[in-house]
Amino acid sequence: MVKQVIARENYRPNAIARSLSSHKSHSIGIFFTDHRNSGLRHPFFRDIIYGIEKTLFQERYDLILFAHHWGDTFSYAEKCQSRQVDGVVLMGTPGNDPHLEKLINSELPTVFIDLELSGKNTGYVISDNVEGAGQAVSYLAELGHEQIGMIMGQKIVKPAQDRLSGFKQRIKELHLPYQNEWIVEADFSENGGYQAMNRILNLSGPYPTAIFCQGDQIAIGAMKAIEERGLAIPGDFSIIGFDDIEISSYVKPALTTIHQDKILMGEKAAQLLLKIINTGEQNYPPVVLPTKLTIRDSCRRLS
Amino acid sequence: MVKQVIARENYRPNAIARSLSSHKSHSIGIFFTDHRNSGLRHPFFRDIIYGIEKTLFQERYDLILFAHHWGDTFSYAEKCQSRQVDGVVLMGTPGNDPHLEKLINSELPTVFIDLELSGKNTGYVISDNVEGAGQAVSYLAELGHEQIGMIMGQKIVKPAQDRLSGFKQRIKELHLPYQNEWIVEADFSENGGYQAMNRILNLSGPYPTAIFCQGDQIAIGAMKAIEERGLAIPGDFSIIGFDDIEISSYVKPALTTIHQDKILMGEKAAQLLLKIINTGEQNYPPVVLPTKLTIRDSCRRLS
DNA sequence: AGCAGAGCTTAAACCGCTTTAGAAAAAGGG
DNA sequence: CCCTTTTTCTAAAGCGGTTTAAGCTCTGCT
Repeated sequence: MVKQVIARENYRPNAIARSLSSHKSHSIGIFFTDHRNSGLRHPFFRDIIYGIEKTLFQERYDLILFAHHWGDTFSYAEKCQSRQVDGVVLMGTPGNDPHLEKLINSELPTVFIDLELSGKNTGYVISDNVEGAGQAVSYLAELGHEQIGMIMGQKIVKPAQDRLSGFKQRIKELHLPYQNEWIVEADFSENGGYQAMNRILNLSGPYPTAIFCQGDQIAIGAMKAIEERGLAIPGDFSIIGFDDIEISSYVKPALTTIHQDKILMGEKAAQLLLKIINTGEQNYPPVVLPTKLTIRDSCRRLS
Repeated sequence: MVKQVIARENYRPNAIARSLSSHKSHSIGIFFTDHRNSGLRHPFFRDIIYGIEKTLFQERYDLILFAHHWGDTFSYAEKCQSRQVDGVVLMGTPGNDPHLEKLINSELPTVFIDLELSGKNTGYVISDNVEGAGQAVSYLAELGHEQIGMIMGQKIVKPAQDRLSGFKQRIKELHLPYQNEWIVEADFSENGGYQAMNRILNLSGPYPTAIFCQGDQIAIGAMKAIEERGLAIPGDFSIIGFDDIEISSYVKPALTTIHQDKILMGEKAAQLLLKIINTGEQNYPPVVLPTKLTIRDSCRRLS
């Protein structure tokens, strides 16, 4: 009877008050530590967040983007507790972040992306970067390339490590020559790729005929460096990237790359988080997603 | 004395409890009604949101992305009241959205983007679309073009209307011929531009030599249609876009376009919102940002 | 008919902080 | 030195819900 009156008066419960007493907010937090540079514009993270957004919005969860700064004394966990989010997904954070420990030790449902961390109520999703790098090498080998170079991302992050080991491994399996100076490190950006490629171009010895770039942004920067020298792609260099970000298909020549299903990663992350929230289990197997070779125009067959 | 103990124990106030009693949350809400399609990936909105993010994070505000669905009975205002956000910015919403009224009638500090709405504690930021369209026409005219066509976005949205009137106005000022069938409507997407351009190409009469596209996505779609017919840009058609989204500079030929400073729009929106929140004034003049002609390779001089 | 147990309402306690009120202490004035 | 005014500190009263506890009515059973 009381309830009926309430229903008529089209009453809207106050989410804040509800959170305070129930300790649930029906909202989930997102940390991604790239605000300073590109924030939501980051070509990789923005797709992932879209996947998260899509999935979580279907379940009527609101998303909280936390204003996280580097020097902050508040840890991730504290921020989350403060706003009482039901769960959190974290990406773009280096594994050595000191704040991470509190998070994995807390009960708070947490999903990491591209970060192999485990703890209570914690899971992670990542692409099969080892196999992905292998696909790149194999494809290049099929095209007849034997001298394959690589521009890495920062070695600190897990995907860069995995792509490196996948690369080495496949090179060995195929009995291709492995040349140390053909492997250079950069950061995951156009400028990083540009500079790294120039370092390769300044090498005295023979050039590799193909270059595997650990990220599409790197690849695009590298292409720019190559073109600036008056060299052609794929005429003089075959370039293969990783990620398959939006611009890769617009660039000329269109970039051949190892596709990561970023939106799916976001969806999987959200689903995993929901599962952690709803079931009280302890162990959540990592979800690792397959990559897919996407052939466009930046690699050529050696005759 | 009590305070000192509190400080030592590194105590973290609970934001939820604080919000409940103080009616402030130090968070601001964002609505943008494009989830179904591209969400955070939208090439225009993502830059705006980045600007908002950057500015608001500096002030330690957290951002809440609201899970808004079309059929929702909850209005924007109700969602905001429920989470007790201190303010809200809204974009990508058609002006005829019935939920809008409650928002502008509420006391809630609100900033609209690309939407000329006014009410209590309300402001908006928009680019000077009229002048922007004029810049496009003038540039084309300088290059010797007299037959200028236009692919519009949806007429419902304010920017499309403004760009249309700016276009017409400048055409008239320059005494250029105005041909009705050279103006076609599309939606603001690549596919929209592709289809619209095909409609133009199917015209029997003489073609325009240049086409002003009301959005870069439209322009890119149009370019695709043109190339599919075996025609060249800018050889057969000069194309000029609007927005200057990320891919426009990667596409070949690189797209000449009217640049909108999207990040600045976000920053201005955030600043305006902060101002509304902090000062209790009533009237906030709209902030309208200048556009800038950005010349790249998709327009040629007629000889 | 008497009473234990199940089912429903209704009332009170609580979540953790802000804010208001009220009491106590300090200060000022006659 | 006592009384009033100002300042300071402490205690209580919300904020708007959820949850626990208590109070009642209604069967069912001996």
